[in-house]
Amino acid sequence: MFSKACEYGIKATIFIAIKSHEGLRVSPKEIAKEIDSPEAFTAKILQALARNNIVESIKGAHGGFEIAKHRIPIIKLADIVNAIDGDSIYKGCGLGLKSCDENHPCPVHDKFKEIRDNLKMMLEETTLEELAFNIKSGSSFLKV
Amino acid sequence: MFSKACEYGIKATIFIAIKSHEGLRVSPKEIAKEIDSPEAFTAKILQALARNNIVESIKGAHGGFEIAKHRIPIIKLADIVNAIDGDSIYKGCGLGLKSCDENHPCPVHDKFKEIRDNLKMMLEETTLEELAFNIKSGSSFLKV
DNA sequence: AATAAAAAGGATAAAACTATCCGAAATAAA
DNA sequence: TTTATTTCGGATAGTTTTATCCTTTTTATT
Repeated sequence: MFSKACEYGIKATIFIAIKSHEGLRVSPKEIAKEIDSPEAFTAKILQALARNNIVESIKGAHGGFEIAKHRIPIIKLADIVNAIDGDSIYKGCGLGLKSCDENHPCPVHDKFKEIRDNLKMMLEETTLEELAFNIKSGSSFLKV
Repeated sequence: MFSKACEYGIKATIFIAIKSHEGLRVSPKEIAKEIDSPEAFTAKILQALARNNIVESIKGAHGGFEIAKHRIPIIKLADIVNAIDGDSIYKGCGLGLKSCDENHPCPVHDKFKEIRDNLKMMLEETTLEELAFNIKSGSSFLKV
């Protein structure tokens, strides 16, 4: 459903949110260890997240990644997915047709429309806060 | 959402169904032209569809691909997707965790469950006949 | 039996995605 | 100002997906 990069990106962002909530910055190394991902690749993804203003990167000694507390409830799952995989997952035709729409639908257009719309809604409604809170409360997990 | 191979596979199967309904066999060349896909790659996908008993391949002169008429209403979109992409699209964790389930959910598990279940239902309920009929009736399209 | 048509399948190439490495730039602290 | 730390960004590999080419096998027709 999502690219590997996007999966890592989501997990990384959740972890950064949890740590930021505790007032801590984290390094790519810590993140990769926590979410069980390749470190250098994760660092690249963090760059993309920073460029897209999902996370903040602080260079130099005592630097790292963080998310301003007040932004945690504002950031949506859709923002993360969009930053890494773009919007093709809930735009774009199920059969890859360039010009598929209501007026010129592909054979699966109507069938997919509902699913895509639901997916879009879910991604746009789910906040980073929810995701991070479920981890903190122990009702969900980032690893294994 | 689906791989390119799977998109081609769905389109190809629909086209073969339409032609088979008219009592005609089609070649990879015709199929690729109709669905606007690379010919040789499409031929590989047709092999996979044939191995999975989605379509029938007839070798030799006057050979080609066809689907027995009585099977057109029986074949489900899920069968085609499964033959090419497997079932990872509606199994497997949204974040790629090996051991994600009800008892050990990832942060997006519940959010994704509904979407995946809907997708699964849709794929399992949609028949090849429906898809092909919408094309024939001019209410949907395979190209552009 | 010979020929031609057509799919099968192996080998290979191109592109995209995933992953790694290393020097450059930025920054805090000594 | 020097040093240590840490992200940034370019270069490069490895892997998977997408795509092409060519030979072999199968089968109908002559």
